[in-house]
Amino acid sequence: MRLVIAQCSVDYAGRLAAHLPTARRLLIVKADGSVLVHSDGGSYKPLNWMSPPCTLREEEQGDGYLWTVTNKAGEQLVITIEEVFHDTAHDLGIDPGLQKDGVESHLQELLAEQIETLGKGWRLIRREYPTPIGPVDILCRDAEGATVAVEIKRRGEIDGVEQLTRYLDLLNRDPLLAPVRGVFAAQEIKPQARVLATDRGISCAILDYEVLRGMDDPSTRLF
Amino acid sequence: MRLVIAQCSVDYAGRLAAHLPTARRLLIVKADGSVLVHSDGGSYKPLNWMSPPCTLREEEQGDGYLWTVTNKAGEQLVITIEEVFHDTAHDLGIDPGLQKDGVESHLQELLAEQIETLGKGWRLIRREYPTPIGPVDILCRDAEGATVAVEIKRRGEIDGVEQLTRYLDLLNRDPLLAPVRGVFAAQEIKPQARVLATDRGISCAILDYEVLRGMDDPSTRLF
DNA sequence: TGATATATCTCGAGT
DNA sequence: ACTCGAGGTATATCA
Repeated sequence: MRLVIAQCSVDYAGRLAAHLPTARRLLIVKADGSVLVHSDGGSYKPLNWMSPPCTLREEEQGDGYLWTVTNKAGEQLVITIEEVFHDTAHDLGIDPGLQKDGVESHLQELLAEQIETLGKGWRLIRREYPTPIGPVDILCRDAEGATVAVEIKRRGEIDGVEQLTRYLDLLNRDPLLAPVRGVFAAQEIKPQARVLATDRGISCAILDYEVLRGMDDPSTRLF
Repeated sequence: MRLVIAQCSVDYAGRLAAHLPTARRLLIVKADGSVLVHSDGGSYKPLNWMSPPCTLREEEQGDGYLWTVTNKAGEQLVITIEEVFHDTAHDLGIDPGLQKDGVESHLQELLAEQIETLGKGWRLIRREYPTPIGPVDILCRDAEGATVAVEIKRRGEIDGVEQLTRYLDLLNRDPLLAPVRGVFAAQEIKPQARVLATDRGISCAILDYEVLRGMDDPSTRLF
């Protein structure tokens, strides 16, 4: 990894065109040839960048340098460097990578394993039940044998209710499944989403991730 | 901006939990206190980070250091540093910011100017036709004089079909306009969106930005 | 490889 | 402050 602090201007031409007027910035060149241009603020997103795979061509231009980064699609990032204040290279090796815990897929796995969280005597039909407009998170049967479609979100907003409504419309056309009712399950459900769900006869369930995980086998936990 | 190359492990606890085993990495501390953890590969997204506003507390721990970055919501990024290989600070000043060109609103302007792209004899009523639930991108009449509502997206996904459906429901209550049919126009339409649109009697149109722009470019006109 | 859903999405505009 | 929509979205998963 190479770190350069330089006075530079940047132009990107690819899926769109973008220009950065001259200023002092951090340029990162990673081992795979990718380049990031960072300012001293904003968030984690660089001002401009080129994703790998790509190649960096470096040439002198006047008192400074011209960097041209090109990828396979022909997109170009052109960095005009007027002055270099810092330039170091470091060998980092390969990163072991990130372990995450608490995302939506975990909620879905845990709830599928413990479907009776939603009601006593409920049984799982399957996770990711396929339909032409996308998979239903969980399809199951309640104690009376009626079909239930469950939509799971980390944060329950209005989009999720719309999504579940579409699935219900579709599933209810299948005589083998109909009538199908819906459950909207999330760690947190926004008031607007709850109102819309209730209005459409969809019930809401709040999921407690800690409780679901606590009931799960500790040996399968990430940490 | 401070650049540190260090052997470190990282833990994030906030909206989710994440852990990075020990490895040699780049740590960036920006002027606003935000911290980025980058490896020597991947893409522009850091392995882990804390967005501003946040505060960094630095303390010695054994032979190394313990960094604790905390934001207002109580989320924490904890970096355990075993060994520091590089540590420099640089004054960058304020960045003038990015200028973008060639984005999506052009698509609407171009299609409105060339509404016959959708069908011979079609005439524009107006762009951004106002309704109580937001403006319809384009309202026009086909060769037979029937009203058509057009929703334009760069990437046609299911949300866009939902949006157009809401407009159609509303517009069809207006006796001066009804019956109104819908056209879903995008540079690219996802299969699921196409299925839903077709199911609702909405037709789909693929827009070619280059062709639309080419037709509009005075230099390429015949007269 | 292509399609799809998620994201600690980020970022900006408008209300 | 909040919502809504777009993004050079990126990223992972699954067919």
